[in-house]
Amino acid sequence: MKLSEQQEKFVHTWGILGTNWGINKTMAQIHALLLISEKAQSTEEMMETLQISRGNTNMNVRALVEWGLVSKEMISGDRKDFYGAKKDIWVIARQIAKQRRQRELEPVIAALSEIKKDVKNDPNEKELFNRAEDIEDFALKIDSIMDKFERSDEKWFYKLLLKLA
Amino acid sequence: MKLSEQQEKFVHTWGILGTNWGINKTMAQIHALLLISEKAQSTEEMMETLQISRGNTNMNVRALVEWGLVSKEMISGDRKDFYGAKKDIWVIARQIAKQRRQRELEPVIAALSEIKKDVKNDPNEKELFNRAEDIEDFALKIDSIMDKFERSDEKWFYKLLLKLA
DNA sequence: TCAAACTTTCAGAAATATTTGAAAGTTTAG
DNA sequence: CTAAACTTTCAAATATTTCTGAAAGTTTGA
Repeated sequence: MKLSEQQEKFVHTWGILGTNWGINKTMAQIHALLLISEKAQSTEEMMETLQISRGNTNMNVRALVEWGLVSKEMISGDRKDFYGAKKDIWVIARQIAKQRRQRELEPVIAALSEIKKDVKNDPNEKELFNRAEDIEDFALKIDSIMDKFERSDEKWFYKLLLKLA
Repeated sequence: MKLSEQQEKFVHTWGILGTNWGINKTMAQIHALLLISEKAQSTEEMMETLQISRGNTNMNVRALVEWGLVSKEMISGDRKDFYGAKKDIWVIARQIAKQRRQRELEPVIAALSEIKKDVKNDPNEKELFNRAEDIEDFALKIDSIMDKFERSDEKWFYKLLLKLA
């Protein structure tokens, strides 16, 4: 797929922003490409469009599938695998929230809980205990909010916005 | 400052978690160290405790100060600069939210707004326009929530949690 | 069963990000 | 003013992450 100037810009911008977010550039760009493609794309097409290697394409498409942001689609009469992005922003946001909660938040909670247990009764570790407890409490609250968000729908979110107003 | 085994673990864990979050290891470790230190620390002390170079220490302390997570403190009778972390988790969370909004969310909104403008009337760019619009709308909602959070206090957050329940 | 079509893997190469440490810059006490 | 004490800078070194591409693996249709 030959990209128009604006499409190129979208894909390129997404790559840079992804980098700021700690997501690798290729993964972000493939996602961007699939988001603005009407049809599912084959590895071959993505390699061509983004000028990246087969291995890189494969790895990052797989990561996107693991994150639940992209699905493999079968096109009858073709042996290739095609990939399409989920386009509903609420679905995308919930998937990302779910993955980040699992990968970034829950390990924090687990680590803090263990540290707290170890220093609970040590009077020399008061500061450590307090800090661990504060952060754990906060992390648990965020965890619970994300849990709600993951199970929610768009309406829930709108209601929330109104309540906040 | 010689760290106890548990303190070491906290600092080390924070470094790893920071890395997952796209924050550099040293910055996360210095922050962790200051969080569990009763007293403000000098560059010298931090270098010694964390076994890192002077330049690295200076750069990352400066970054933490920029993020509003650490403050320079003067200790009378000493010419050195001392640094202490803000310890209130709500203050920390609000600072981080503020910085991330500014650095990660607002550039997204700006980029999408510009792309939308460029393709508004181009019938070949329907998919791009729709995607940009959806993402921008969502990003603006998150932006507004973060704005509220930044201005809020702990009670506001508790009320929010209750409303969500 | 076979071979063409396609996907996956992974060691090494390339690109990025982080760290060091010495030199330059700044501040302060005397 | 000057020199010691301290901080900052930044080019080069190191470490980490990402990417390539060829080889190995898998699937499918005839």
